[in-house]
Amino acid sequence: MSSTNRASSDDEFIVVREILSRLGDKWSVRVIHEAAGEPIRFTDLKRKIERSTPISSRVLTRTLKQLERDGLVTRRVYPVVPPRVEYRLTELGQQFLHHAQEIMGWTMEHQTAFETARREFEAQTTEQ
Amino acid sequence: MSSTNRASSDDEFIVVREILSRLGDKWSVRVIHEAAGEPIRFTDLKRKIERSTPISSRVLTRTLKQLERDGLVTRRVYPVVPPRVEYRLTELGQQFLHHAQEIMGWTMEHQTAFETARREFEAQTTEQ
DNA sequence: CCGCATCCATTACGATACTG
DNA sequence: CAGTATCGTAATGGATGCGG
Repeated sequence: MSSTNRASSDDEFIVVREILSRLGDKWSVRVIHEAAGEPIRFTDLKRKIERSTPISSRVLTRTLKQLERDGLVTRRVYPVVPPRVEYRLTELGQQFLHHAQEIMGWTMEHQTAFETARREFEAQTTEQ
Repeated sequence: MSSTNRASSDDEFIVVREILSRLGDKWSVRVIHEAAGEPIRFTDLKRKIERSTPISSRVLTRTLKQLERDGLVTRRVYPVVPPRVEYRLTELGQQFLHHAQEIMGWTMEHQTAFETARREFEAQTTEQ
């Protein structure tokens, strides 16, 4: 099983889990979705997201930094006044988005199943 | 078919995100993986997981409760002494596992790309 | 055997105010 | 415009001990 001289089979999973975590956190997928296509500026990105939910610049910044760190988006600074910073998806980011959309599609297909499961669970744990 | 509670397109995404969160949390995928196939008892599950990493019963219990609530695993109690409780994947859980494995596969394929991206990011943010 | 109760550490999220 | 600094709250993960 855990055969080769690859440190430990656990170490490999650290990066994997950290990438998977992007699927589960509140903003990453949304940001990646909005950053697909044309490069987009920070404030435009913020405004786009805020068409449905408020996001503080602190949180958006942090999310973008993580995505940049993981190689899913690139950040390009133009040395002009006022500042101009553009974010865009990398190839890796686009593939990630693709996978994310697949699972989201599956989840949405089975949404009623999830909701039913939850109601049943509540019913069971509530009864005396 | 209560199409009336479709309030905003955001509401739909709450359940979606909660399911996606299972991909990102520390234990869900692992538990689901170990629960695939034969039904498995609580302590056996714990021991299996602990072949690689310690997990407290509190955390395992909480993870299982969530998965049960979302309809990904079922919990069956046998009224015997000592207690016997078996967990097993539902159809939904198996599909979930399938999707999870796909993304994990993709992530592992590009693992070196992620690691490289991180090193470059560090290098950039470190330089004066 | 299968948990739950308690307590603690760490991290995510968020509102607000302020700068190059 | 594109962030950082500061503060506070909530959720998650974990160690340990008890109980049917």
